[in-house]
Amino acid sequence: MQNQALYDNTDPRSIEKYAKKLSNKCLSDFLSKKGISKCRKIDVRKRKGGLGNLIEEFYFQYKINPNPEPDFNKAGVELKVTPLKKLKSGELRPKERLVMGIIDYKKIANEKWKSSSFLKKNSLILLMMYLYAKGVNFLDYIFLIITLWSYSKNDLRIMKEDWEKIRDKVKAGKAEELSEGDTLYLGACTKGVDKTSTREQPHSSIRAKQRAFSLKPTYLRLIISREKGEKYQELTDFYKTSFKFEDYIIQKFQKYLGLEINEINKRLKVDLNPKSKTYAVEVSKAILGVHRKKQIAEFEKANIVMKAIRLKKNGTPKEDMSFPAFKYKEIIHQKWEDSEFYEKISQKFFFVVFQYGEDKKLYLRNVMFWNMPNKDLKEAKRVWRETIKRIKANDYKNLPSKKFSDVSHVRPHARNKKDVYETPQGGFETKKCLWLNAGYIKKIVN
DNA sequence: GCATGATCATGC
DNA sequence: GCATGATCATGC
Repeated sequence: MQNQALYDNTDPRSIEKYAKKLSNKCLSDFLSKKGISKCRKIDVRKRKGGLGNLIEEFYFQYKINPNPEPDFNKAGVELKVTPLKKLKSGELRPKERLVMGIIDYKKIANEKWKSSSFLKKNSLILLMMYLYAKGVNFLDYIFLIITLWSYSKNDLRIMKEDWEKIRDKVKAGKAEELSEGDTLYLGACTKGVDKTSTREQPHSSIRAKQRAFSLKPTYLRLIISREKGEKYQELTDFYKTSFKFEDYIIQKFQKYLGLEINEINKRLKVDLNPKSKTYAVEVSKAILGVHRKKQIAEFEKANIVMKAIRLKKNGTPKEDMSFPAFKYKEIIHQKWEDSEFYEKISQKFFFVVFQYGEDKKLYLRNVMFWNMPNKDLKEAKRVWRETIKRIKANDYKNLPSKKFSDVSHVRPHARNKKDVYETPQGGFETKKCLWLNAGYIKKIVN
């Protein structure tokens, strides 16, 4: 079926070698004039995964099959064509999550991880990442990263946990409750022609949203920057235990609950500087055995953000929670789902909660993982919308305050008053951002 | 004690 | 030099 003259379809390395001939090139470099005009007529907007299909058909020259087997069956290699974007800094980032195939609810309910159809299809991936650019024809996208990818043993441990969590929900007849926030590396993202696509599930009469396995952009990001590994530190001790990931983390903090922060520092013998502005975060990392300057690899891949919260005696956080400043000229054109604020607040949080005691010293109170519930995301969206409305109305004195919402508000976030961004009206305003209200955080952590 | 305005510290 | 996370200051 596959073209033997081009590559050996039983050998992953041979397939990869042939694929790499597309490095820094685009598909139209390899097509005949006739082929190009044929492809140009295809409307990719109507054909999701269009470029991937064309790569299969015209570059690897085999017929597409939606089989449960990998694309290059004899070599066990699955082809994935996925976009990158370039940041203003020049850094490359995944543009979107990597979708790995529809979850068959009826099938997965009776599967085991080791023999799962997911593993069978996706153990070895030929990742072909191209640079997306607006207005560029998809035949002219340049491929920048082409690599064979298989998961590390440690990653598979966490993916197994994710996969089982998804399966168990389906088994319990609750496929309609699946959510991407449930899991760490392997997500169950909605998938279909529109958001209303549903399918049957085995142990319930309720039709559930159609979903597919996916890898988060943050996970893919680490594939891209493999060479920068020294920035990250894996929680190596976790893999020697049989804990679930979140349970392991929570359990690590257990024996320090109620202790004063300097006492924790002393017991850990890490000698952290109590005057540092990031002292609480550093101590929290030290509890997990992570160096203060390193990032927790698993948190990065799973897109979990650790926040150290200091509560006052009465249980209210000392501070509201800030997010990156928005640009007045950009926010007014953004969609909620693409906005930076949405991206940040829809992450999974790991709260390490400290509280001041009567003696004014700081004590470790509690830790918790948390995802913002949908109804609060909706409320945050309301604030975000109102912000845009008032920017458009040139009404910078009345951006949404705490009176407007219990969840979120707008406030300055700048180096000083002169630190400004241009407005759509051509003026300048002090940089501002959306904040989560301390009162809202209080409700969550208590 | 809170809301709002203003600014600091750190890392890249 | 700037973005980002974190914190301080003021007035009611």
